[in-house]
Amino acid sequence: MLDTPVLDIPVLDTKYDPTSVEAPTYERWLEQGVFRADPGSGRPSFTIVIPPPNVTGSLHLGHALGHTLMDALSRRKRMQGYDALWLPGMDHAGIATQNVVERELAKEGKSRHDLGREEFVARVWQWKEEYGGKILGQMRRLGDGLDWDRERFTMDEGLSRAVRTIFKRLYDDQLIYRAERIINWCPRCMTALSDIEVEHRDSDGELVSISYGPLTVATTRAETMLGDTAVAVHPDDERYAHLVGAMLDLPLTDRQIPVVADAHVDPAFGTGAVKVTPAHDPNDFEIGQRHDLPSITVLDERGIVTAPGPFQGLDRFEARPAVVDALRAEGLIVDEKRPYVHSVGHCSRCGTVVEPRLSLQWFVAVSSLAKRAGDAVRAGETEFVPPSMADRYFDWVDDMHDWCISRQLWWGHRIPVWYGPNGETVVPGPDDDEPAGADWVQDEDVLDTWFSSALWPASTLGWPDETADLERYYPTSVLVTGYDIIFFWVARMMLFCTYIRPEVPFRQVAITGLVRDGRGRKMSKSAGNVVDPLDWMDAYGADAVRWTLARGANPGVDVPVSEEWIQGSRNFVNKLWNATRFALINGARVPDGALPTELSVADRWILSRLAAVRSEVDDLYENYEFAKVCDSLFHFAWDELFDWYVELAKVPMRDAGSPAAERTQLVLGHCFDTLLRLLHPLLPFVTEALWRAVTGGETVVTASWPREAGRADGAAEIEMRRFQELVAEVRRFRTQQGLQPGRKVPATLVGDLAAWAAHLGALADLTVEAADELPGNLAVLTVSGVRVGLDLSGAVDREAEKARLGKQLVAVEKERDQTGRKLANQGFLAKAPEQVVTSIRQRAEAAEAEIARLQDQLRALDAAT
RNA sequence: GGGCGAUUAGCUCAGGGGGAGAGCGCUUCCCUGACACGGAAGAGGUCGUAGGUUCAAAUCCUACAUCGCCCACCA
Repeated sequence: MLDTPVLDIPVLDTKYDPTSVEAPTYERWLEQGVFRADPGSGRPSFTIVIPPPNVTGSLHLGHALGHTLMDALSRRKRMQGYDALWLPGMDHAGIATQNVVERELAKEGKSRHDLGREEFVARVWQWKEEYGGKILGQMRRLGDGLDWDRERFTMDEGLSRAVRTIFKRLYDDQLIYRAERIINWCPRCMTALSDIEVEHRDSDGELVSISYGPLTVATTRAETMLGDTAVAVHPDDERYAHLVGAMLDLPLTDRQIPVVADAHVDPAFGTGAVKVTPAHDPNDFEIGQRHDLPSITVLDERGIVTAPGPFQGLDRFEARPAVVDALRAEGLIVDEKRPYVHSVGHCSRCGTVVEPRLSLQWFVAVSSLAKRAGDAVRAGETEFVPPSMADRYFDWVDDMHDWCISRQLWWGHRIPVWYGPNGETVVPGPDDDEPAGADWVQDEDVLDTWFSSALWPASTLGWPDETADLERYYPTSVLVTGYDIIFFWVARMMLFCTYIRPEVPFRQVAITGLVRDGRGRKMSKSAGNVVDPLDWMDAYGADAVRWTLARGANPGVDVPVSEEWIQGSRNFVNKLWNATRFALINGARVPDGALPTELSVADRWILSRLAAVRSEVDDLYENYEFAKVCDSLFHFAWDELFDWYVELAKVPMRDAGSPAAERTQLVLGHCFDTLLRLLHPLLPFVTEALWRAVTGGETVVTASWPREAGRADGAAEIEMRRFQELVAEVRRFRTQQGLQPGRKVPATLVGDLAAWAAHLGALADLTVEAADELPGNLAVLTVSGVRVGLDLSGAVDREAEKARLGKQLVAVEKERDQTGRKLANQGFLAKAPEQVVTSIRQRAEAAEAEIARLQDQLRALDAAT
C-alpha cells in the first residue's frame, strides 16, 4: 500500500478541483511505475513512439491533441493486458535550436563565428540542459503515460550511432552522393534547405520583358540576367529556328550567349524564348546540363550581387529594379512591368525568400527507397487511417526528388565524411577509427534534422543493436501524427526504416487533423487566436483539455476548439464527479462476484445499455474514431446513467437496507466502476480519483478493461423506452398546462407499466396510484397502451394554455399534411415494399392521433372554463 | 497547372438511399437533499445550385458555384 491519502468521499466538494488532484496523481503513477514497459512480462506488446517535439518547443494544442490520442490508445491497451510502451523523446531540431541560441548570442553582441564551432556547440548543449525540454514537464501535466526510463534524444549517443550506421550503409550502397546542384538556399539562415522546408506562397511579382536583340525574354528576377549563359527556344518553334546556334549580345555585359533549342520551353508562353541562368534556377540548370552551358554565379550566399560591375554589392532586391532601370536606359525594356502573381519559395523557418543556388551538397538518392516505401503501403503492410491519407503519402513518395541532406549549420549530426590530402573521401563506419592526421578534414556540414528523425522508431529502441527492446517493441503498433508531417516525417521513416530492416516501422498510421479555433481558422500568432493549452489546463484541468480535443477528433479532420467547448468538457467532468459522489454517498459498491439475479427492469436496462456502449466503444477505438468514442460515452453517462438510472435508483434507495436498495447499490457500483474504466484513457485524472473511491482499488491505470460489462436485454430496453416516453409525456403535459414545477399532482396509472408508479411519481412530480380503472374528471394521457389520469384541480392559466396548444396543433397538422401528401404522391405504393407503406401509414396515423389528442385537450380546457 | 476535401440548425461538426442528429448558443420555467459547471420543457434546417439514376435522394451519378488544404522546375 502506498501512503498517498485515499480521497475521503463524504467530504468531497460539490465541485471537482483538478489542480488538487492532477499533480499528486501523476506523481503517484510515477512512484508506482505503471507506465514502465516490461519486455519480460510475457504479455503481447503494444508500442507507440512519440513524434519527438523540438527541444526548443513548448506544448501547443497540436501536441496536446496527438498526445491525448496516443495516451488514450496506450492506456486502453495497457488495461487490456498488453505490455504497453509509449516512448518519449525529443528532437534536436537543427535550424530551430541553432537560431534560438544564435539569438541569445546576438544579445551579447556575438555571432557563432566569434565563438567558433566547438564552443558554439557546447553552448547549445548547455542551453539544452538549462532551458530545453520544457515540454517534457508539460507532457506530464497533460497526463501522458510515457515510459520515462526510455526517454531518447536525437543527438544522444545511441541515436547518433544509428545515424552514422545508416549513413555508412547508404554511402556504400551508393545511395548517398555529393554533387553540385541547384538547391534551395536561405540567405538568412545561410544554409541549404530540402524541398519540403520551402513554403510556396503566391506573391505579387512583376514580369518585365527584355530585348536580347532578335529575341525577347521575360523574367520576374531581372537581376539574374547577369548570370545568363543562353537563351532557349523550343526545338519545333519555326519562328526562331533560324536563330538556334546564333550568338546574342547579353545586355549590360560584354558577354555573348548562344541560342539553344530545348524541349522544356513552352512556345505558347510569352514570347516563347527563355533566358537561361543555370546557376540560379533549377530548370535553367537542367537546360545548362543538356547543352553544356557554363554556370555563372552572380549572387553570394547572402543574396548579394557578386557579378562585377555597377550592381556588385547590391542586395538581390535592390539589384532587381536597378537592373531594370539600366536596361530601360538602353531602351531594352520591351514591355514595362506587368503585375504577375506567381509562387515564391520562402524559408519555412524564417520566412526569407529562398534563393535557388548552385552549390555542392550531399543527397540521398531516393528512388529505390521511395519505391519500397510506397510498395509497403500498397501491400497493406502499413495502413493509413483514414485510408484517403495514403493518397497524400503516395503523391509524394511516388514522385520524390533526391533529398538534400547537408545543412550549413553547426548544431546537428556532423556529416561523417573525411577528406584526405589527395582528394580521398572516406566514410568510416560507427565503429571504425576516424582518419587521423592533420591533412584530413571532416565535412563541415551537418545532416538535415529529419535525417535522424527518419530512424526514430528503430533507433529509440536500440537499432543498430539487436536489443531486447528492438526485438520486442519493433515494429511499433501505430504512429499517430498530423497530416501536415506526412511528407516531412512519416514518408521518410518509411524510407529509412524499410531500408535498414525488412519490416515496416509501424503497422498503422492514424492521421489527426490540425487544431483550429472555434471558427475553424488556423491558429496563428498574427491572427492572435493561439491558445496555450497550459492556460486551459490551469483554468479547467487537463482532463477537460483532453476531452475537448478527443471529442473533436474525427480521423484526419481538423479539430476546432474554443473556450466554450472546453467549458462544456469541464462541465462533463464535473457532472461525472457529482454523479459518482451521489453513488458513493448512497452506498454504491462493486459486487464481489456476479450481480444478483433478481433485477428490476431499470437494472436490466442500464446493464444492457452498458453492454452495448462498451462494445461500441471497443469498435470505435479500433478505428481511431475518438470523437465517436467520446460521443458514445458522453451520452451513455449523462443521458442514460445519470439522468435516468440514477434518478430511478433514488426510489429503491429510499428504503435503506431493503433488498431493493442493496441490489441497486451493487448495480450502481458496477455501472460506475465500468464507466470509469471506459473513460479512464481519455480522462485519466478524474477517473483515477473516482475509481479508487468507488472500488477501493490501487489504481485504475492497471485495472482491466471491461470485456463483458452487463448483458444485452432487448425486453428491458423496450419497456424502459416506453416508460421514458410516458415520463416525457407527463412532463410535457405539465409544462403545457403551466403546472408549477415540483408541485405534486395526484395521478392514477392504468396499464401494464403499473409497476412503475413510484418511479413515474418521482420523475414527473406526481403522487401516483396504480389502478384497474381510471376515475372520472381527470386529464388523461395515453402513451403506448398506458393511461395516466391527472387530477388538475389546481390553477392553470387556461388562456395561455390554449394559445400554446393551438400553435402545436397547427404544427402537427402541417406535419400530417406533408405525410399525407407523401402518401398520395406515391403512385408506387402498389409495388413498394410492405414496411415502407406501413411506416408511412403509421406516421400519418400517429399524426392523426396527436391531433385528436390536442383537440381533446383544447376541448377539455374549454369545458373547464 | 494537378490533386484532395468540404458545402447539413445561429456557431462548430456527425450522419449517409426510405421518419433531419450532437455539442455549444437561444427561449420559458425551476437554486427539488449528487451536481445551477445543474434540472425540465421548447424554438430553430426545403441538408450549396442545376440536372440525372430510383417507386423513393440530404445520402448515389454528372456539371457548376463557393470555400479550404496539399503538390508543382507557371520563364
